[in-house]
Amino acid sequence: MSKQPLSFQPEHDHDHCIHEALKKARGLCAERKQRLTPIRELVLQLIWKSHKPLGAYELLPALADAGFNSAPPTVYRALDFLQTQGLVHRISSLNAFIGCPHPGPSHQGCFLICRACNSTVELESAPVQNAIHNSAAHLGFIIEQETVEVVGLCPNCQSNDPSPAQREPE
Amino acid sequence: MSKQPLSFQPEHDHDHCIHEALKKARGLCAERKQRLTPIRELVLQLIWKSHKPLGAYELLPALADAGFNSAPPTVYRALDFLQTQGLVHRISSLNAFIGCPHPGPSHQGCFLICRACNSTVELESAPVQNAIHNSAAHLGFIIEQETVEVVGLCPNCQSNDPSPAQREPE
DNA sequence: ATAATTTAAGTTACACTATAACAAAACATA
DNA sequence: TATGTTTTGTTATAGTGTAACTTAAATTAT
Ligand SMILES: [Zn+2]
Ligand SMILES: [Zn+2]
Ligand SMILES: [Zn+2]
Ligand SMILES: [Zn+2]
Repeated sequence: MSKQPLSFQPEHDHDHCIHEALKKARGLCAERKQRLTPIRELVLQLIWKSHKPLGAYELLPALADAGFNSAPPTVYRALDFLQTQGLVHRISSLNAFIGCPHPGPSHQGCFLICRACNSTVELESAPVQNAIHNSAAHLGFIIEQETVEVVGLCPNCQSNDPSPAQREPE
Repeated sequence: MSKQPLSFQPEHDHDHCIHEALKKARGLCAERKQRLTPIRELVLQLIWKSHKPLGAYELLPALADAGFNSAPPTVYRALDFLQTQGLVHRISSLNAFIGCPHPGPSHQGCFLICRACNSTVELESAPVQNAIHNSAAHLGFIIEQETVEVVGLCPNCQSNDPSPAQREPE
């Protein structure tokens, strides 16, 4: 087993993750002449509070606390923007959102989601991509968007809690 | 390009698909001593009306027409049963359900979904499975459930409508 | 600078998806 | 038939997401 990604390292320096994510976001938006407004940046920061997907409605209280409007459209607009810029991904199977650790070139992640602790890794997954592309090409299907979400147990949760079907919130 | 799956053959004998699906379902349920009740069978039949994923609420009117209760729990219960038996899959990215063309041994499909006509193919996808399993194993992640949903253009819709972002209903 | 245009945010209301909880009915077993 | 189990009926509500219109802010043009 190789070195674990940060998502599966409970003790890593997560402030660094947050800092890097915000820095990259500012850089990309500047480069693309897109406006990373205070609301958008706050939502991105909230999403990066952990490596666990967060539901849109979980973000609303923090928006209210920061003095912004906290009706659903506010957060969905921010999330739409962040998704369009590739700064955030939506996890369909959880109706939740997670920060992208390597935004920039447009890409489709392959997500490993721990059902015990919710920690989620976004893999680059070239072999997975290739396998999908080959299968699709074989049928003449033109791919526009891929969703690969794998639920299971991360290395840290296998000893603690091998029993299926529960979830620690956040 | 090889022979297309039935989902991408607009003129295939779909009555045969329906008939086979129901036959397999009856066989499997009998074998497992599970009750394929009238509601459950009707829901399965409705799902098999096409090779396109259907939302749960789209099934309710037909349940009402057939004289059954048509409140949401009715259809969700039937869908839960059918999913548990592996007769139906849920497409997370569409909040919709589709019949499984090869139920039996428990499996996870890889779905190719046409955004123009909604036709959906479930691939066996051994290479995709392998690629995912390898990536996960490399990190010591234990897989319990996989979601692979690919959206794009099927062979039939590439000439007609190559422009992104629309949908023909049902 | 000022006005016109574009973009983003505030606000209200609602649509769509899914489940909780409990009562009634149907089914299986003894 | 009596009993326990599973399924269905029913009502209500939770959770997720968007439409539509207004106001405010930022950008661009005059
Ligand atoms: Zn981190
Ligand atoms: Zn975990
Ligand atoms: Zn068919
Ligand atoms: Zn198509």
